[in-house]
Amino acid sequence: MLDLKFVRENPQIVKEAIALKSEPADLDRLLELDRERRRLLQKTEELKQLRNRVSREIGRAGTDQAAVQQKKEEMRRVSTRIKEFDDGLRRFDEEMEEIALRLPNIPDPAVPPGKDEADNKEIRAWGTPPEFSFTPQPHWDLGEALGILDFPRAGKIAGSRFALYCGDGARLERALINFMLDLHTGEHGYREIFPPFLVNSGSMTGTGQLPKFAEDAFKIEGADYYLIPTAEVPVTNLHRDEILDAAQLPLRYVAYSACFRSEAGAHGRDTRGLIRQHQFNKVELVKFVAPEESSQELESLTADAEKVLQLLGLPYRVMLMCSGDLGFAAAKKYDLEVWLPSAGTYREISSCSNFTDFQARRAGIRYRPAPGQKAQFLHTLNGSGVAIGRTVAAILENYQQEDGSVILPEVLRPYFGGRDRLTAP
RNA sequence: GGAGAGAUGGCUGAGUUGGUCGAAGGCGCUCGCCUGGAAAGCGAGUAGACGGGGCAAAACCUCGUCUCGUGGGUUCGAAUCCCACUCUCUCCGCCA
Repeated sequence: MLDLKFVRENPQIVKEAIALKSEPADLDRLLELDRERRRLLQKTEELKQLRNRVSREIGRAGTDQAAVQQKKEEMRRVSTRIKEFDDGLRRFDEEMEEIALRLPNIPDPAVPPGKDEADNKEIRAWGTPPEFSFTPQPHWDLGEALGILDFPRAGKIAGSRFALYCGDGARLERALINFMLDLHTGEHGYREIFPPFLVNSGSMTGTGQLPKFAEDAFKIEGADYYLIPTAEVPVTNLHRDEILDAAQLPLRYVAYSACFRSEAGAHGRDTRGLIRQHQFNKVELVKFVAPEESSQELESLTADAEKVLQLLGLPYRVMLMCSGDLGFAAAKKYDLEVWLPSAGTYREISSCSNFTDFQARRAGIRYRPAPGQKAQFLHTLNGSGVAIGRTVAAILENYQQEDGSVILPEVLRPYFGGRDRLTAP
C-alpha cells in the first residue's frame, strides 16, 4: 500500500507506476473520494467537538434542570447527525481502501522500463551449461527411471500438479532443505523460523496476496484460513503491527515451508515434471531493514541465494526485472534462473525483491530510528533461497550421466551418508 | 467438545455505584543535575492514527477528532452498562 499523503501529493508518480505495471487502478476516483472524505470529516469533527463540550457542561452543572433538559434534547439531535456522518465516512473509507489496496508499489529508479519478460535485463551469469555426449533426459524421465519420482501415483492420490517423491527422491528433497537451512543459518546469519502453513486473511493482505490475487491461493472452506503460497507470508507477518527498535535491525529470517498455489491461469503450462506444482517446498529468506539499507540488503540477499546455486554447482543467471515484470508489491526484483538442459534454457528458481515500505505499511510494521523519535515504516525484502522442487529438477538434469545415474553435488553427500551418486535400484 | 477467568500505553499494573481518564503507580527508555568516569540519587519528559493551521519541508509546533481486544447497542456523555465475535489462561474430556 502507498501512503495516502504521498498519493495525494504525487499523483503523477503513482499514475506512471500504474501505467508501467499495467495495473487497473482508478487513481482519479481515489483522489476525488479523498477530497470529499476530508470535507465530511471536518464537518463531523466539528459536531463531535460540540457534543463533547456540551456533555462536559451537563456533567458539571446540576441545578438548572430545565436548561440541562434542553441541552440533552439538542445533543440528541446532534448525535443522530453524527451517526449519519460517520456512516458516510465509513462508506468513503471502504471504497478508498478498495482502490488503495490495488495501487502497485513505485518502481525503483534503477528498474528498466519494459512490458514483459523480454525486456528484463541480464545482470550476470555464473557457471557454464554442461555439454552432453548424449541426448539429455528431462528430469521427470530421469526421476521415474531412478524410481525416485512417481507422478502417476501422485495423480491418483491428489491430482495433477502434485509430486510423489520416493526413496532417494524423498531423501534428496530433505537433504536440500537441510543444506539450505544450514547454509543460511550457519554462514549467512539468518534466524530459522518454522511458521504455520495456514494463515488468516489479515496476513495475506499484509504481504499483498489479497485482495488482488485471491484466485491464486487455496482457501479453507468455511474458515478464515489460507494455505500459504510462500513462507514470505507468515514470516513477514511475524512483526505485523509492531514497532521495532532500530538496534534490532536488520532482522534476517530463514524459513522452510511447503507452498501451495492454485496456478489459476496456467492451464497447459509446464504440465510435466516438478516445475509448476500445487504444492512445493521452498526455503525462504526474509529481511526487515531500515529504509536507507534496503538497497544494499537486496544485493546481499540475492548473493545469499546465489551462493546456494554456486555450492550446488548449478549454472544460473541473474535477471533484473523490468517495470512490467516487476509484480505488484516489489520496487525492485532480481530473478535467479537456473539452467535446465532438457529445455535448453534458464528457468526461474529464485525471486529476490525489495518491497520498500509497501508491505510494511499494509502490515503496520514500523521501527523507531532513535529513542524518542517518531516510529516509521521499515523496509521488507524477501527471496527464495531457493525453491526445492526446481532445484531437484536442475540437479537431475545437469548432473545426469549416460547410464541414467545422477552424480550428487559434493555439498549434498554428507546428507547421503557419503554416497556420491543416485542410481536405479 | 464442556466449565470458568481474563484482554488497558514499550512492559507491568490500577481504574467496573458511567462525567476534565488517553488513562494513577512501578519498570524501562530519553534529556539534565551530580561524578575524574560509572553506579546510586535527584529533576523533567515519554502511546498511536487521522484531519485543520504554522513551516519550503519528512521532522517539529499547535488546535481538534478517534483509539483502553474487534464490531455493534444504550446514553447528552462509556475503559467503565448490554449484545455478538476474536484471542489468551485454568480445569475436565478427547487427541499426535
